[in-house]
Amino acid sequence: MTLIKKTITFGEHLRSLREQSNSTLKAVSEQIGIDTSLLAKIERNERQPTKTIISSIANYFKVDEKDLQNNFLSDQIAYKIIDQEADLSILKVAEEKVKYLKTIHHGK
Amino acid sequence: MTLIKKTITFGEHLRSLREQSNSTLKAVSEQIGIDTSLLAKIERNERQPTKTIISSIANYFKVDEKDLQNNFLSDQIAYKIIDQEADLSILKVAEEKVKYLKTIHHGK
DNA sequence: ATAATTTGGACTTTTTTTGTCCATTTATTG
DNA sequence: CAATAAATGGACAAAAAAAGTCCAAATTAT
Repeated sequence: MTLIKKTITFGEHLRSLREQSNSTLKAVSEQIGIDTSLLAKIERNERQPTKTIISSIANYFKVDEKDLQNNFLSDQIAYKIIDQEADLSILKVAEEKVKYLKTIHHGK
Repeated sequence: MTLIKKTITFGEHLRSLREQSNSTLKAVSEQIGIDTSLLAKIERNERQPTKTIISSIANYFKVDEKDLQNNFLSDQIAYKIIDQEADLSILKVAEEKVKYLKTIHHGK
């Protein structure tokens, strides 16, 4: 039985991946081609990774890229709700809008 | 029985408010203190209103400000999901994250 | 047909965010 | 413990993104 650490935010997840692979920030950031400090900040959710950074990370750790992109996206949504102090019910509304926009989508 | 127009996106809602009040873009934008063209773009969802613009709008049309802010927020979320081509299931994930972040929230 | 209203695009300005550098702190290990 | 490695944090510069303006063209209403 392996020890599974609960990793909720994108940064936490990323750090967990790195720790599981026993790599240092320096090692990973060099491979990925970004500054060590930047990677550290991403792990602490102080900077948002670009799409290409997420892609490189997925590559490096051999995890599914789309999953990682989605993980990050849900982070962004969560943070937005929190700092707007909005009710969770707006997620339902957002869902309706997505459906609506997907059907209409073209002109009025 | 009053005619209710379905107004899904923030811009559509805004336009509907304005039409119901029989005001022109010029009239409203002047009151609110922004360029006519900018207001037009906001109604067409080509520009994102700032918090203060939303506030002014709510004021002008005498609608609940928080509601309007939330309406806009759900728009943003919807658009994000659409352009990332993400599955709606990530909304559930986002919800979990909000809950998680709200409980933890302070340090590790 | 004229006037009023709205749209659209090109452009500038402002704001936001990323990313870097480097000094300090914290953890590791020989 | 001392020395080395790793991680953090802040200040700043660079880049990217978004807002907002101006004005001409198109559309709609009178």
